[in-house]
Amino acid sequence: MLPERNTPKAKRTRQAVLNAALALFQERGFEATTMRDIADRASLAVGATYYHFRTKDEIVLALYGATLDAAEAWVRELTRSTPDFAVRLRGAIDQALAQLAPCRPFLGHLAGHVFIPGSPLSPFSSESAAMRERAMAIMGSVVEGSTLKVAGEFRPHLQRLLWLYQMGITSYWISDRSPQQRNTQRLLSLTVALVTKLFAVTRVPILRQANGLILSALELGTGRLEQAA
Amino acid sequence: MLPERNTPKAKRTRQAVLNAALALFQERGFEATTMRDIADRASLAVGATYYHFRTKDEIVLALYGATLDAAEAWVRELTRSTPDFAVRLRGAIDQALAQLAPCRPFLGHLAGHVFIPGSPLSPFSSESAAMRERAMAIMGSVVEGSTLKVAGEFRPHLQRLLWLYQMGITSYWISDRSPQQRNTQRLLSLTVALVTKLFAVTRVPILRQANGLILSALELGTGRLEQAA
DNA sequence: GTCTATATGGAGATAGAC
DNA sequence: GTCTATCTCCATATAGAC
Repeated sequence: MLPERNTPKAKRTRQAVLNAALALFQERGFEATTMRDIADRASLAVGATYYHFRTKDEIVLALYGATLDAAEAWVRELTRSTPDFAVRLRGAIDQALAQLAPCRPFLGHLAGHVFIPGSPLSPFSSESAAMRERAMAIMGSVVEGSTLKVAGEFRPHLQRLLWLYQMGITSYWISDRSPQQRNTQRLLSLTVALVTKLFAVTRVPILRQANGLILSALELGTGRLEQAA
Repeated sequence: MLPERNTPKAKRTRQAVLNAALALFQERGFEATTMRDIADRASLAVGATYYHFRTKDEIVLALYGATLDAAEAWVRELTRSTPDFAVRLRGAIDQALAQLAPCRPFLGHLAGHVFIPGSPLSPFSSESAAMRERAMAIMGSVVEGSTLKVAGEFRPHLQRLLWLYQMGITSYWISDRSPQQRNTQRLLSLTVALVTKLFAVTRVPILRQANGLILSALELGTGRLEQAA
């Protein structure tokens, strides 16, 4: 991120750029929108836009950051209203998708690494790392104080696992062409139940022997995704 | 893909472009290599390169296609030499990684959609669809006639599941900075065993009740990834 | 069918005005 | 600190030579 421009004027300009970009992305898609288009709509020169956002990708990242703000607020409400893990998980994902809905048509045309912050393939590590941390923290809130049943050894990995699950659902949703994305809704119903049961099953004594194997694999994975660009 | 240029001259030129591109990608990375660089090294004008490959991405795809040729041949050998599922699976993935090894340094800098052919986020559907089909077919050969134990209902989904597994391992490998990518080797050892056990467990009577749920989810997923760009 | 020369339009960089 | 004008370099397109 750029060295935070926090003067009132800079804030206004940043916001103008973000508004212009969002409107244009929705009207004509990401690729079809040029930096000149964005600058024009925001009544700026191209250079001014680059003064506030180093790249076009960084504009997308900033827009994504705004949806995280909303998601964090929503999840605070949600966790207050119910301790039921399945309800919380479903609610958090539903809200995230609703939030992204206006962007769905052009999200598919973004390069994968832009959409999946923290993907190991992502070229801009530091910016997206912050986004990923925030997204994973949201999943932490979903778990914390919930009714979730799971073998204790798995607790440290839940955030990451649920975040990965959310990524998977979201990329399914992006290319879901069923009316109202009903297939995604059905997939959510099925898999939220499945995930909940799967976690519960880690406590069954006979199956517990496999936990060690799973944990080793998870631990190998930990840090990797963190450190990786 | 372009309407197959199959004259001897075209074949020679295509190959020259591919050789030049591969060498340059390895020397200085994907982004740092310009189409002019590639054309120069192949002693061609830029336009000639575009005559044979519509885009820079298509060159990468063609290079990837060549590794699939090798993988197909290798797996034919492998399946002849052993029916053991775990050995076959491990062998197929090891070979694929060995094949890709010279490209590892720059693969991380490719946009995600270039690397993962058939990713739902991929913008060029038809070309990558063919690659994905081939990659999945290889996993089909691994399963066919092997010692794998799994509930019959899952058979139609094995190709896709194993392909996804391979994609996951590969993206881990791309950003694995441990010496000789030993972490990937350890992850493979753990997860190949895990996957094999997981499949076997689908036949345990008490757990079989969950299979319906899992299958419904898998079936929802089927077709989606296919159809999706 | 194969290829060269040249053109176009966009992302991002920069010099300096205010 | 904020922004304008202008520049460079690249992917990709195209007209037409051979």
